[in-house]
This record gives sequence, C-alpha cells and structure tokens, in this order.
Amino acid sequence: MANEKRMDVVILGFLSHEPMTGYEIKKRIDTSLRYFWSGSYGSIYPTLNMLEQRGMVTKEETAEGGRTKIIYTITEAGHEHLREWLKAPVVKNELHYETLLKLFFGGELGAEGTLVHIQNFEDKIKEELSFLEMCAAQLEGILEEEDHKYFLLTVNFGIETYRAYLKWCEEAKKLLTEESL
Amino acid sequence: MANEKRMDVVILGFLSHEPMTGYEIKKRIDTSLRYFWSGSYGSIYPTLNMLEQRGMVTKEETAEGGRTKIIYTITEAGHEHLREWLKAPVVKNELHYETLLKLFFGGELGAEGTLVHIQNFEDKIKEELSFLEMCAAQLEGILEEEDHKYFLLTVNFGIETYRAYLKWCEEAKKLLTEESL
DNA sequence: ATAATATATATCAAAGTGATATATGTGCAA
DNA sequence: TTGCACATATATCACTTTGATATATATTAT
Repeated sequence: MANEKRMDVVILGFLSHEPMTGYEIKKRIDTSLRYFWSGSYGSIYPTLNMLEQRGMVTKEETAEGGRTKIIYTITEAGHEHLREWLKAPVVKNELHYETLLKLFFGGELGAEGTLVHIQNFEDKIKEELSFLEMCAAQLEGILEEEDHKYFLLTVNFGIETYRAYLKWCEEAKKLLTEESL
Repeated sequence: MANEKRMDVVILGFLSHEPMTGYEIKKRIDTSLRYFWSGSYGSIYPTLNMLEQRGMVTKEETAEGGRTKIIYTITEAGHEHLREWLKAPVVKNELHYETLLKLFFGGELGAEGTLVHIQNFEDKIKEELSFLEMCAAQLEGILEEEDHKYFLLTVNFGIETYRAYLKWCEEAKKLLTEESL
C-alpha cells in the first residue's frame, strides 16, 4: 500500500540541502513544492520519528532563542536512501483537477455556469503564472549554484503548462459561447 | 474533513447519463476521467450505499444474464445534489507529479540520472497524447450531442497541456546537457 | 475441456488529510 | 506597557481514501 506522498524522501531531500525543523520542512513544502506536491504535519512528524529510528536522520534539541525546537540532520544512510529513490523509476504522476470534473459533467449545469468555472480557473492561473515567472527570473540570476538548475526546471514546467492552460481557456470559452450548429 | 475525491458527485454524474452498476462506474472513472480524476472500489461501493440511504439513488437487483448485479438509478434529489455541487466554486486543483519531485532533488542524483526521468516522462506523454488526439477526433464528429461538447473540453485540456509538457522536455534536456558556464 | 480474462460486489490494513490543541516568541499599535 | 495578532514549533486524532485481496460467476480463447 501507500507511502504515496513519499514523505520520507521529501524530508530527506530538504535535509540534504541543510539541517532544519519539521516546521521548516512544512514551510518549504508549501512554498517550493506547492505546484506539484503537498504534505501535512500529521505526516511530517511521524515520518521524522520513523527516520530517526531507522538511523536516516539524527535529532538535536536546542533551546537557543528561547523556544525549544528539534533540528534534524541527514545521515549517510539517509543520503543513500534518498539516492536509491532518486534512481528508481517514477511510479505515478497524477492530476487531480476539480475544475475538469465540473466541466466533464457540465451538461447538467449548462454553458453559462460552466463558463464561470473556466473564468475562475483562468484568473487563478494568471496570478500563479506571474509568480512563477518572477521565480524563474530570480533563479536564472543564480544558476552558478548547481541545485538552482534543478529548481528552475520545475519552475519552467509550471510556466509552460500554465501558458497552455491559458491558451485552452480561450478555446474553451469560444467553444461554449459559439452558436451550436 | 475530506470527501476530497467527491465520489458522491462522480457517481451521481455518471448516473445522470444512464443507470449502471458500481463496476461500470469504476470502468468509466478509469477511462473517461483517468487524466484528471481517480477512484477505487473501496470508495465506490460504500458511497453507493450512502447515496441510497439518503434517497439520491435507487437500486435494482437483477439476475438477467445469469450473474446478479445491482443497477443504480439517480433520483430527482440526486440530480439536485449534483447541480448544487456543479454550481459551487471549485475547492481544489492539485497536481501530484513524482517526476517533478525527483527533478527538484535532482542535484543529489546528477544530470545523467535526471535525464533518464525526463526521457521516460516524454515517452509516456507522447503515447498518451496520441490517444487523446484520437479521442478528440472522434468527439468532434459527434458534437450534435450536447454532452460531447463538455467531454471534448476536458480532452482538449489534456492535449494542450501534453503538448506543453513535450515542449518543456526539450528545454529541460537542453538545460541539463549544455556545458555549465 | 480448461485456462485466462471480464464482470461484479465487498472488505480491510495502512497511510494521508485537515483540524485542532497547546505553548512560546516577536512585532507593533493604542 | 500591555495586550493583541501572528509566527514558530510539536503533536495527535477522526475521518477518508487507497491498493490489495477475497469471493464468485460468465465469457472468450486455445
């Protein structure tokens, strides 16, 4: 079964960049990975404990700056586990778009209502595309750092697909607006 | 919480086209919706029972053709529930691509290994694009039927995005192959 | 004949989600 | 200066969903 969200390798991946807390890992998932991945606290903390038990990370409790926190560091065994997963073939790529589901059953709602969903989708994508284009511009300025090349790859993926989404929005609106022949 | 996969409305949506069994619903999810939605038996059968208890579908057990099966039919209350959901704004659109996750942490694997993932992705997308283009051609021939317009919309979405994916694959391969400056 | 595949329903352990609880630190405005 | 909102930080839980498995019969191919 499962281990579908691969929280183990997501955590090891971030820890391979630098040591950090579970809270920081959550923040990075919600910023760097948000366009193609997600994860919740209910998954992060139990997985961190599991990884520590298996010797893939070590934990260090500190009280610096007042609040106690647990900083996790990846071990060589952790690096090895991450590399194994990275080498293995991709198991699943999945799109889960409620907008398309509403469109598929749009006959029950009619063209007018369906056009609203397309417009909302278009508005949101335009916003996110602007943000991704900003990210790409920034990353292109700091490509000497090897890792940034890989981050840029995922950002460019978002940009290309969002542009395609916008092109589709135009077609879709046309198809639903034109007189039925 | 949850009800994230909206099995209730997926079932009602298909039953709004015609009465069918749970098994048939599963087949349609895996064919018509496969590019943007999914669902398992462990979700379909319990939801069908729930919908029957709430009066949104009626069941009819038949033994025609030998094997017993349960054919479900949508009720007016079911149509109403489906329309309510169709009118409501979209809650979530989510992409979940393991390929991008492997790319993001590609620094740990290196360019060579990462290029393999991009090539596998490209090969798979090319195959699926051909299939979607066939679907579109078929649907365009039978657009008098109102529902087909909506099906075509979702197929066109797949075609546009897959073409963008292929364009991105070329760029990505170039970025990883070129001499680092 | 018989093996493989398709039809058909049902259940379950494992995993993930979103919410909530708890507590402390920080910035800032009244 | 105090008190409020927000950010940091960890942890847990009810509820869903998944993927697998079990069971049984019908159909198709060899």
